[in-house]
Amino acid sequence: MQAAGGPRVSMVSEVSVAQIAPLIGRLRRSDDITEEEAQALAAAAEEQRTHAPRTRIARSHVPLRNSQLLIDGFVSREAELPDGRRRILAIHVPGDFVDLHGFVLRSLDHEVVALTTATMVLFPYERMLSVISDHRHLSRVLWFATTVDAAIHREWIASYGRSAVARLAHLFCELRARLEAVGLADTSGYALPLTQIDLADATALTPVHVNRTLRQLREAGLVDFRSGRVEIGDLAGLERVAGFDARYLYLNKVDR
Amino acid sequence: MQAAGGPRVSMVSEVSVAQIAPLIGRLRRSDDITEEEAQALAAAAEEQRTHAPRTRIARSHVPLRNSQLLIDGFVSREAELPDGRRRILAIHVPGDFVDLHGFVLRSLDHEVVALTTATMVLFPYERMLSVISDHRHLSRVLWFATTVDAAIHREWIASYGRSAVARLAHLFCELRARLEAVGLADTSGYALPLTQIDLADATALTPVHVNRTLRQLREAGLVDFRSGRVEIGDLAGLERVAGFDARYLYLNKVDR
DNA sequence: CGTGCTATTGAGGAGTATCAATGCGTGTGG
DNA sequence: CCACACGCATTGATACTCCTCAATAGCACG
Repeated sequence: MQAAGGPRVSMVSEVSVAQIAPLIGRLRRSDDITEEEAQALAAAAEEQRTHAPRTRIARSHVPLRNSQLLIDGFVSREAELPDGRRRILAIHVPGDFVDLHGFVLRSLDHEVVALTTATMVLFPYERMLSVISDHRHLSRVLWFATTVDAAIHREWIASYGRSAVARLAHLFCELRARLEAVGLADTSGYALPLTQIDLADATALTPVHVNRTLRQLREAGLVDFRSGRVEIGDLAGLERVAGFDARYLYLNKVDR
Repeated sequence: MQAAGGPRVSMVSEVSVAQIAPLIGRLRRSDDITEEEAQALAAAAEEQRTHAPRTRIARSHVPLRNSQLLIDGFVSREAELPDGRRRILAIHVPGDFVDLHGFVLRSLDHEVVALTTATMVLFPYERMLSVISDHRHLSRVLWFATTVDAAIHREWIASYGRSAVARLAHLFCELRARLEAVGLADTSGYALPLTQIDLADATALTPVHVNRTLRQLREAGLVDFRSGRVEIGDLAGLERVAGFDARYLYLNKVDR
C-alpha cells in the first residue's frame, strides 16, 4: 500500500475553513456558488491528510465513508489490467474533488493514488448530506463537478483516435487549462512533477515511445517536458496539433 | 441533420406514464426507487419521439431544454476529430437517460445520434426540477445514473490498453450485461443492429481490422457478430479474454 | 437494375511495441 | 565521502499490431 521509503502513516492535521473556502469558491468558475455556500461546504471538512508519492489514497470496491478534495499535489485514478499493466484513468489537480462520485456510488471502481506528495481534505458523507440538505443548490454544484469529470473522460476516449504526438499534446493542453483555472499555470507553462512512465500509463503508450514523442514535441518547439515542468514554447501551435477545444472542461459560463 | 433517406421529421406522440414507469423502475437495480417515485418521474415526461437511423438527436454546444430517456433502439454519443473521423464515446441501450448530464451542464460536449431507429421520451428541465424538489431522493438517483455513465467511460479508457480482440470482446460483454439488466439479452446473445463501422468507431479500430478481429472471435468460438445479432458461443471464455468484471456497471447493490 | 453502403479479403506500409543497453541523478550505507 | 543501488531517461535495433489502399461481392433500396 505504501511505496518503499514513503512515510508509513500519512500526516493528519486540522482543517482551516478559512483556508479551503476560497479554494472551493474558485473551484468551479462555471457555476454560481455563494460565499455562504463555500463556507458551509468548507465547514463540512473533517481533517486533512498528506500522502507520500506513489501511495494509495483510496481502494476500489470497498465501502467509502468520505469524499476527498485535493488541495495540493497531483493524484490519479488508476486501474490495473488483467496482465498487470497500470492504466491511469484520470489525473487530478488541486481543487478537484477526487472521489466525489463515491458519495453517490458508495464505492469506487478504481484506485486513487498520489502521484506526488498530495494533501487531501476529507468530507464525511454524513456531513455532506446535512450540508446539502441545508443548501440544496450545493447538490447541483457537486453533481456538476462529477459530470465535468465524465466530460473529461469522454475527451480521453476521443483522444485514442489521435496520434501519439497529438495525444500527449492534448494532455498537456488539458492540464494547462485546468491548472490555470486554479492559478497554477499560465501560458508559458506549469509544474508537472510526473515521470514519463506516468505519462505513458495515462496515454496508453509505452514509456519508450513517450520519450521519443516528447522529443518530437520539443524539437518542434511546442512543449518541453523536463525535470517536472511543462515549458510551453508555442501554445497556439500546441493546441492546434492537439486539436484542443477547451469547452468540454466547462470552465466558463459562456460556454453553456 | 437527417441522413439521406431518413424521415425529415421525427414522429412525435403522447407518452403513456403507465408504459414508462416500469421501465424507470427497473432502470437501476442498484438503487432503491419506489413505485411512487417512478410514477412521479414518468409523469414528468412530455412527449415521445422516434428518430430514424443515422439521424442526430441532440447537438453539441447548444443550450438544451430537456433530457431524453431511450426506450427503444440504440443511440450513441459521438465526437468528430479534427481530421473528420467519427469517434463513438458511448453506446446507449433502452432504459438509459442519454443526456442526463445536460440537465446539469446545460449543453453537451458531443452529438447524440440514433444508431438504429430510436424512440426517446423527453423530460423538460422545468418538470424535472419540480419532480426533484417534490421527491428529493430522485435527485440522488439521477446523479447516480450519470456517475455510472462516467464509470463506463473509465472502463472504455482502460480498454485502450487492451488488444483489438480483447477490446471488442469487452464491448460485447458490457453491452450484454447492460442489455440483460433490461431484459434484452441473455447468456446466449442479443440483438445489436450496428455495423462493423460503428464497432470500429467505438473501439478506435478500423473497419477492416474489426472485420478480421470479429473473424478471430468467431473462429475461437467466443462470439459471432452477424446480421445485427451477437451470438455468444462461450460467455465465460469471452469474459476471460475481455478481462470483464461487471462491477463497474453498478448493477447490483451487493457490489457496493 | 443501377446505386450505394456494408462486408470481406489481399498486399504492403506506418506507427508503436518490445528487447536491450547505456547514462544519469539521487539517496544510502559502508 | 565514496561506492553502489535503484529508478528514470535516452537511444538503437527489430518485431508486431494495426492501418492504408484496393478490389470484389453481397445486399437493400429506389
